[in-house]
Amino acid sequence: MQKYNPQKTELKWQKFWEENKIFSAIDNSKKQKKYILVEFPYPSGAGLHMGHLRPYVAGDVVARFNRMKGFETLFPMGWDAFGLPAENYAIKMGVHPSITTASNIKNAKRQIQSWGLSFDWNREINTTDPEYYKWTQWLFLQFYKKGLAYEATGLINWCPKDKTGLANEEVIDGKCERCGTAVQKKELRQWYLRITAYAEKLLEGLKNLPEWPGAVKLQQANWIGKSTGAEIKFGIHQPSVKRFVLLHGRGSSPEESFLPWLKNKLEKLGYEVQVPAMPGGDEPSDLEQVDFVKKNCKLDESTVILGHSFGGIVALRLLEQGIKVNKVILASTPYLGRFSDGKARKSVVEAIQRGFDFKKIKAQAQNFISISDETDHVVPLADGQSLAKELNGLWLKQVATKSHFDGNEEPFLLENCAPSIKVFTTRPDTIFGATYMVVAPEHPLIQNYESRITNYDEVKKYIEKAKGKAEMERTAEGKEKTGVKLKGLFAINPATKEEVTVWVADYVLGHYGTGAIMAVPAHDERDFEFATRYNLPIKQVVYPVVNIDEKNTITLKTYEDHADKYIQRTTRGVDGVFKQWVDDFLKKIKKTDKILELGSGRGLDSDYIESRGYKVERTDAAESFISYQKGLGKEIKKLNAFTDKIDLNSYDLIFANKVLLHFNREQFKLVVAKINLGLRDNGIFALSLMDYKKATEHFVKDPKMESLRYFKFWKKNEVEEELKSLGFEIVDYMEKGFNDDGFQDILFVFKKTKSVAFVDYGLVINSDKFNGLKTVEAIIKMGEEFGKLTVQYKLRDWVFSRQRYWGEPIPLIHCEDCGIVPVPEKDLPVMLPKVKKYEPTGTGESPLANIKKWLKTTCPKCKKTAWRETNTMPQWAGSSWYWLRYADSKNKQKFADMKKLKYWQPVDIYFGGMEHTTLHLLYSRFWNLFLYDQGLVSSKEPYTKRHPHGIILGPDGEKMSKSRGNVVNPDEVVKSHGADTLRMYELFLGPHEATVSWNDKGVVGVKRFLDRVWTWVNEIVEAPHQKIRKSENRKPEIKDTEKVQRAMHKLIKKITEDIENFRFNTSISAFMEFHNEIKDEFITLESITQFLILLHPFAPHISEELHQIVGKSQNRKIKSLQQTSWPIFDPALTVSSTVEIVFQINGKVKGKITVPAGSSQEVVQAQVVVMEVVKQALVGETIKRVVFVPNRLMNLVI
RNA sequence: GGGCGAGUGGCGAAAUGGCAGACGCAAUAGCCUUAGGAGCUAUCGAGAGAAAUCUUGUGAGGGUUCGACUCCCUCCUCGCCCACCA
Repeated sequence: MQKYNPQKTELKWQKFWEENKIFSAIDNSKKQKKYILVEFPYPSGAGLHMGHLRPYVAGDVVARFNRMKGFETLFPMGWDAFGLPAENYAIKMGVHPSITTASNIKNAKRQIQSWGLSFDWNREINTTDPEYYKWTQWLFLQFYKKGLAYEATGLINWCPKDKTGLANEEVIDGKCERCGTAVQKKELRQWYLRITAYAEKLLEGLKNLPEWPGAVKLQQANWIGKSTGAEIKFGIHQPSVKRFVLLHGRGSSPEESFLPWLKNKLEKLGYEVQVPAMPGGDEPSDLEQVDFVKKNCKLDESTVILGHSFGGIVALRLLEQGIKVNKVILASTPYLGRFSDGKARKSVVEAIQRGFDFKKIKAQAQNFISISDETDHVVPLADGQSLAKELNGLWLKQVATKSHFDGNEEPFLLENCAPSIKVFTTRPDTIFGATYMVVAPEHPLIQNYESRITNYDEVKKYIEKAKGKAEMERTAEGKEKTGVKLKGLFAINPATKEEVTVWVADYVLGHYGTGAIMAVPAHDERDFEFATRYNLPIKQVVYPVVNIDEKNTITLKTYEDHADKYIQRTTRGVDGVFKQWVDDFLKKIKKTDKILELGSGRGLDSDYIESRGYKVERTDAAESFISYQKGLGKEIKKLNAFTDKIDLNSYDLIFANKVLLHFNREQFKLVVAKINLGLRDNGIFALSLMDYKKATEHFVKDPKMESLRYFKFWKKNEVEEELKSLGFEIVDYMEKGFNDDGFQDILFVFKKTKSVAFVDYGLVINSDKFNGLKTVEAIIKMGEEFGKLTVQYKLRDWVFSRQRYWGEPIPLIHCEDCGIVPVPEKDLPVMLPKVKKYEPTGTGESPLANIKKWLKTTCPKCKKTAWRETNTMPQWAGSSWYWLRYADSKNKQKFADMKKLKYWQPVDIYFGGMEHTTLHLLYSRFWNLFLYDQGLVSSKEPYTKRHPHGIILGPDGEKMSKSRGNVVNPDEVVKSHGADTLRMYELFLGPHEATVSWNDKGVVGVKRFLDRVWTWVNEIVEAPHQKIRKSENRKPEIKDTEKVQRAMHKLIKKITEDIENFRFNTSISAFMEFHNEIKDEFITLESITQFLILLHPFAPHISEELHQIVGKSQNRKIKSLQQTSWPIFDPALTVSSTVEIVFQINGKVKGKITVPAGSSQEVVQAQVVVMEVVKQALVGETIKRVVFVPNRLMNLVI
């Protein structure tokens, strides 16, 4: 027998597989396909590590298994080779990244091959290969052409060390994901991919991925962060404007186009609105109309005139005649006398030809706005522009709802009459409580209203400071909210019509929602904190009611279901224990104090307190709160009704009686919150509670008390914590012994330390006609009334440019005349130029900007000199479509052929790390969905099944890192024990998805197992020529023993099912168990072969070698085990012929008997009852019940 | 603060309603050996006992069940992800 030499055999078989092309997948094969994918690595200088090994080995087991199951199996590999390390190395050493990349790839490939992974290297790809990135660029252009790639200047995450912009997803805890440097905000011109356009599709698509782990789907859903609510506009208060005069156009009337709508809107905002029905019909005279308006309308310096079309001419005439107004808005007003549709309009031309005294007109109003419709079929844009110029006013272009601003609703005109701040809220039901507004520092409003904001310098300073803060600082936990009031600026709450102040504060984020909020301090924790700090008004508009939750269901359901079972509490007198602690407690309060008892109508406690000379008021003396008969929701309602009528602030002490502790957590919170909302700041109240621990025992004996199970039994620390969260602090605490009933009474004295916002659902109050609505209903009703219901996503657009060298150049050209022009397909790829210096400029420009020769090009459209885009793509670009390329990696005409895509797509199983959930996995779904919409790929979702893996920690249980010195190098394990041992031990460590730590000592266990298998097989094969063997039984046999047969089928079943369920760790155990069990049995060489087939996916080399040894002994021609087929098990043989049956008495194990498998209950019972232990136990008892589980157990209940 | 997941020997872990600790590591004893970082045999949760055996035991408490590591409720601890998202 030769010694097992893994290093030698492994090299031999790796060579064999390669030479015989064992792993090549055939496109469009007749066989059914399986596409097994593992995330391709970044080939770093350090080589591949354990983190790579884990998914790769798992993928390899599954791939080899599927090949043997007869599937055409695609298991490809490639290199995600763009990225910073190669570039940083280039900066340091001056070596071109492509050189380092190539040598790193060579090394990584050597490693992978040494692990015996069955990748199809014919399909190898490399993202930095121009043949590959040509298509990355081409795909980018598809996004660009559909308007999903756009350029914008914005505040982006900037890593000062890597000197590049980062995507939102690349910022972890305010630090650069790659280098850990604190991320800054920087204003830069960037390319974005409009992933937000796919937010809903990406979210919806998750529903069609039943084979994805719930955690992954949930994380993506949370990242997309859909929330429903309403967009509501808060008008900006215009102190100098009181009324509007709306002048209709030629041939129109106050009842036409947008006028009725606008009138209504403005009146709702509290303005006076006049819409004169001017005479003249289709051929009006401007002068006649001016006279009419003068006579019928009030015009003064607090009036704004909006003139639509011809009405604009009338407006100007009014001013010309000396009428002073606040502001004039002209919408689609003709001026030049020629019309877009070429039609003649006599009266209009006549009026214009009279000319205007613009000098005089300008003096009559402070502001002029001229608004043009970009789609106007009557008045050309030039008219509006010229008017604005003559009037020295503002010219605004907009697409009207209907051409010539003739729509029934023209929001843009409204916005100019009454400018507003748009907010997004999930709680429109609390709008009556919106007592101020906050805009983010980035909000454009601030700049737009520079002239109105009287403390602009202060505001500006605050904004600068906020910008300078790293994201980390700005969002740091426990950080106090700061802000500055925008003095001189007020907004109008559309519900209350009240003026509210407007603030700028960095607790409002510029990039979420509309960048502005309505602040409802009474019902939002953040607003509450801010309002408290700056002394802003707090108005309660939600009433805490017990039985309404988010889903509008009644919390007390279970409770009420069992209400009829509730027992009446027995009357009992004031016991000694109670007396004692009340006496103790009363020493602390004065006889003159006002005391209120909430809760018990029976008044046990208050009776006693009164008897000691105190005056106690009761909630309701006539009716008992502790009547459990009718359900408990009632009591809370009663309690709330009572506390509504009285001023809780006027009491010095409030007892909230025992009844409170019967409620579950939510109800308890609400009751206390209710008290809290009314309590004065330094009030005290006492809460007497019972600990039911002992009481339960008492009740257990009495079946009538069963319903107590539904009570919440409070513990002291629970109450303490609960009250703390509601803003109370324990002042005193008294606990007494158990009373006769087994109850323990506890007295708590709390002091209110702070008020808190009530953020839960309830009933609407203080909100006019909405009062009494459930908040869930009010959200819809009030959202529709004051704004419109909308959806918001947390997901932000993907910053898709990097200011670095080593990435795919963005294939666009900037031309002075033609703007941005895509590089024509025939000119792709845009190759990365050779440079001398890779150093990023640090100014936000890519190093490519310094290469003048490359930069300068000609415009593909007009052939004039133009400049290339200098930004490169992020590392995620290449991996966003790579699995598609594997299907057709050598295609020169297309990124992939549709027929091949149809055959291979989608990926059946995708192995990878959890850390890519919101990065690569989301990005690539986005690309795939987009390409699907373009008809470029065949499958809507790219991956049918995703299987994430846990990380491998070092032997010390810490994350492997060079600095900790706990890195286990897989190559060294290969060197010392061989790849098969490495693979099997890695799988053996624990469940694939669990975090495990590598134990250096444990490896030998697997090595020993493989050694034993080696010896076992060799001894049997060589037995006829060998004298000394481990066991006399070790020789080739004609027939397996029954034990072997059954063990073999059990093993086939176990291994097959384990691979299908990714439970590799228990597979390894099963092999060991099998070997331990049958190593000294008679076994045939056929069975040994079968064992080797099963072992093959896990330990491919040793299994091939032993298979060859067995084959040679039989003079069989050997082939690779990959070409054999996976065995099928006989279910009948997977169980042993005899089984041990455990017998129990009342669930306690008394012993076991051995019976033939499948024995009936009668047979087993007959044997069990005669057992000595059973006989003894049965003396004087009868068997009440027999539980029999075939082949397993018998339980006698006596 | 929110979400998700996990707690089982000295260690990695198995068992997902039916004998808790399979399998492996470490440890202990013995055999073999010039030797052992090789191999083989046996023991190996804790407590009691010479032993058979008994008791107890899966983070804590409670519940459901003939029977609970497993299901339900409450809590504690740890890990991961997100985090001023209106």
